[in-house]
Amino acid sequence: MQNTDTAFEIPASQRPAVTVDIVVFTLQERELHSLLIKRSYPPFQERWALPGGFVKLDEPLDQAARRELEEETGLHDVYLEQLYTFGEPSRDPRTRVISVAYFALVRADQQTPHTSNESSEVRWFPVRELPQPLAFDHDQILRFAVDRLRSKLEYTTLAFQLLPQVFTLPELKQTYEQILGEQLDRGNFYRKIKEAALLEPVGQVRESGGRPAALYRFRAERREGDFVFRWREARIERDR
Amino acid sequence: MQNTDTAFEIPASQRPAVTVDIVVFTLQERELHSLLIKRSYPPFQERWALPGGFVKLDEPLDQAARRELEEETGLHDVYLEQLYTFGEPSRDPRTRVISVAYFALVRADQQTPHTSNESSEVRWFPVRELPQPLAFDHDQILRFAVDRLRSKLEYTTLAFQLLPQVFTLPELKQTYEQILGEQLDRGNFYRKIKEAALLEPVGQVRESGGRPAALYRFRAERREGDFVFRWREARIERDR
DNA sequence: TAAATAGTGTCTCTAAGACATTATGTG
DNA sequence: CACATAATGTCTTAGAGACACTATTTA
Repeated sequence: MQNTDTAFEIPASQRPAVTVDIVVFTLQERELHSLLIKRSYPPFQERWALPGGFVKLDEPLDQAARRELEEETGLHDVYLEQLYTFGEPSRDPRTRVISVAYFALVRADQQTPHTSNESSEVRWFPVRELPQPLAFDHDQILRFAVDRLRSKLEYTTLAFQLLPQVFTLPELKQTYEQILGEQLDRGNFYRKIKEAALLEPVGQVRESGGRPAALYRFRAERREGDFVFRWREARIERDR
Repeated sequence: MQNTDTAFEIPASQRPAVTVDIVVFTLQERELHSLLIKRSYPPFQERWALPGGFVKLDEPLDQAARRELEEETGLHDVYLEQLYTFGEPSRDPRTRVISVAYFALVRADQQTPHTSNESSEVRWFPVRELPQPLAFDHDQILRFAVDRLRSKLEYTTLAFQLLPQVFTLPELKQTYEQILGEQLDRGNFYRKIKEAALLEPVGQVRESGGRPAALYRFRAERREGDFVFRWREARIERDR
């Protein structure tokens, strides 16, 4: 319940500010990368931070995330999902700021991010070698996002959002391995993928030094987020 | 990134309000119940709603949830977990309100909720027979919470939070069945529970019309949230 | 001893994991 | 042919599910 009208007499100056922050993932040179922005202004001037910004008064949260992402980096049409809301009173030294964090997935082959006037630099960083510390509590948010991505990879088709339209099975396997940070058995992986009947052969082949790999694309009707493909047993998510 | 200082020139009156809403679950007469409050004031006067209220300026979100829950219903020391943040601009007719939703679990044998001056009535409703529609978008939030509870039940020990300290295997099984809304096989369920070594016998027995059931308690060191007990295969969560 | 509920045992089948084998390209 | 990488096949084993059987109480 929210709330008696008396609660609305709280002066607006007493209201916390609300932002969205977006953790954007992509694959680059077969490694998981995340997009960061170098802050041009204090606080945390010259520190790397997640793209994000203030939610407008009559704007849905996910729309705010998309808008901020496009304004600050030029990226658009990404896969977007709400992650968690961070609200420690001290997370922003200026005033109380509550941040609704999102994570996004993009195919790196498709778009190149650009800088804006709020950021002197925009760059993809390998998740394994992030500049640290980031501004605000963005280290924590990023860790949270990586955990979530890893976890959802095991029972959804999220990985598809990181690959180009057409790809090979070895590439798919490598995507999983990169994100999970562990080696997978080729035979078992292929078997599982084929049993799920997610793929459609694209009658072509791409060379790679040895025997060429067959090309596939994901079946259109299965690209939606609600289809669940459980690719293996283990499933442990650490919340918080 | 949040943000250039210019963003802080946004007048405070342009800031959305931030609330927390809490979906509280309990078991009563072996059925899953949720706690609702009858609103005393407009909007949605006389409608049932989730407990909740405004976040104070220097108060962590989960603390706000605990405070509001105690103020409005008297419940305290509950298991609490953040659920999702709802921010559709139209969800509150008065002004923009962004609500961070939580779900809470309580043992019904322990505490009885009471009314406050903001609510004319506080009541447990069986989740299967909720009064509808609820105030605001609380129907949606509640459905979301039920889905999440169901989903997490299958790979965590959340069910423990709903049971008294000491309980029987049939009671535990019934808890799972109630929440999942499906019948489970006794033999397989017991086997799985025992293999997980979560339980400690309490050398006693409780009659129930037939053969008495043995009493157990959960092992102390495993009550923390981070221990994962995967009690069965299926694991499908619909996000959103 | 019948009814009711609690608790254990067993069989089958699926699927995950480990690993061997075959296939198809290049120099 | 040697080498590299792609793709398939096979064996074992753990565990989920179905279901039968045994145990212990009350009426």
